[in-house]
Amino acid sequence: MSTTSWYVAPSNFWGRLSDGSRAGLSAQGSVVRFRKGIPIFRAGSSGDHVYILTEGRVKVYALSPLGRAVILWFCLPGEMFGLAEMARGGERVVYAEACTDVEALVIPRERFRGFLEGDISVAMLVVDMLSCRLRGLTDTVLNLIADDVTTRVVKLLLRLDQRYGVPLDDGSRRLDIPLTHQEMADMTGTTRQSVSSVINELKQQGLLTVSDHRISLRDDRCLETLLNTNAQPSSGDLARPATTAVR
Amino acid sequence: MSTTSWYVAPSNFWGRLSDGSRAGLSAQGSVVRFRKGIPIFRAGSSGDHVYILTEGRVKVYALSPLGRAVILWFCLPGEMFGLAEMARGGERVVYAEACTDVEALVIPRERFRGFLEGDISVAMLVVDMLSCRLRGLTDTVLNLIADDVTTRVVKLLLRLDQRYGVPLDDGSRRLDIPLTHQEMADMTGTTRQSVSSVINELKQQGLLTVSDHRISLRDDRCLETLLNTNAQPSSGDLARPATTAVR
DNA sequence: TCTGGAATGTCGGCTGGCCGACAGACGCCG
DNA sequence: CGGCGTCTGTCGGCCAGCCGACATTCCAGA
Repeated sequence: MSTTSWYVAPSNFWGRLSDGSRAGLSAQGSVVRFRKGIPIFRAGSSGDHVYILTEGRVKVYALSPLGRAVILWFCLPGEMFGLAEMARGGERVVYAEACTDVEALVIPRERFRGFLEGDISVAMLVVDMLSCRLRGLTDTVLNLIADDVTTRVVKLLLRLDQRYGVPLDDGSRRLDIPLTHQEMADMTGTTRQSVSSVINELKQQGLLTVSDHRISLRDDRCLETLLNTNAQPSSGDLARPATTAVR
Repeated sequence: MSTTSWYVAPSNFWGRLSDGSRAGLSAQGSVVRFRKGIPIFRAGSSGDHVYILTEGRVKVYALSPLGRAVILWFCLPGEMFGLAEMARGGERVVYAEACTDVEALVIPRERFRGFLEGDISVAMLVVDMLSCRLRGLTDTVLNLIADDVTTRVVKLLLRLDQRYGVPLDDGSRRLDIPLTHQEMADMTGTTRQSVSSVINELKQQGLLTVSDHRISLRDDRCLETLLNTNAQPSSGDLARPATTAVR
């Protein structure tokens, strides 16, 4: 765990920095290790640090008052987390927890901001990162509101494929992250049982296989075809026009 | 509509710029007017401009394949919209539409980025803006997954109050934005009928009144009290611990 | 090899909230 | 003043998906 990970995350913040910027940033904080399963920060704690993950995987999630978990995303090496409170500080609303042994560069919020002010290239990367994340979360919201459970799970699989998918010899793609049905449920706002049944349906249709808590997708784009098969507006309160009513 | 709006939005990007930055930014784009009801951009169009709203109100929303609308937010004077595609460009996923007559500074994405690179103070404001918006969207996601319809509507009212609420003489607060039940439904991922019934319940409990499509809240924090009254975990698949299982 | 905890498969009952339907009410415009 | 389109209130039927309750499988550790 002492050398830099061989794995390069898709939206790789750390890897896109210049050597100088990377060194400068490193000097702003300190490298901290967390054992698998350890909470890195909690909801309610003060959001006065930002984190750059150098090794391992981190789960970022929230807990509702009723104890329901909502997994927002998994942070990969090279990416940052703890950014949402960067502007104003204030209390965290989410938890971050080490899924594996983790190594992260931890920087006080104010020092990070100060550093950005002096290194425009890094600031621009942060802007890009935030803008991408905004876009992604927007998709999530649409997904939650507009889609039924089956669609949500299928879209989750497709998203996971983009992020964790590796091609296998036989043309299928393996999602290289171990997930329980409960976790998938927490990522899609549904229940373990529902995820179970959707996954099994897909399994029976031969669209995926599971081994060692990892899913492999048949790569024929079969899954995508499931998405657009059931689109037809209903017509009770008839379809609203896109324009705002003049009032 | 030719002078700057008297109204200052809560997270006021434009107003927080220095005079110099403001002038510089103005030179990057051009001021465009849109009549009430006119679409400013559509999903599917290329996201190669960003917008700074100087006058009026803009609705940012998406349409699901089934025609269901999802209103993400209303942009107020001084704020920016069209930022989600700033990093990578690509197609918009959302629509923006003028709720009132609108005046906006329209800047090509690349010129905006170029400007940011030369004016760190503006870049920092953009970072702050994005980070706040990220935080807000995160709340929305939690809201959607964890809360039932009544709670979602109540929380919507509280959010609207923060953003549009003005105190009245009698101690109540008026939400200074005209909304139909349909729009509130589209903001909370529910149906017009459900919003109707929730609003009426609240009305009957004396927690709010409506006139001219605008809602007034009794300011006793009565609404907040509704939120924490029903928190008790269920216990089928018993409450999961916050820690990841060791695997 | 045994044992216990976690993960998974599955089923039936229950219900929140969607859907369709329709009846006022409230403007707005000619 | 009359007519039309939009918005609001309300009801009953219906169903996707939640919930509880097992049984089973699959490790990891002793």
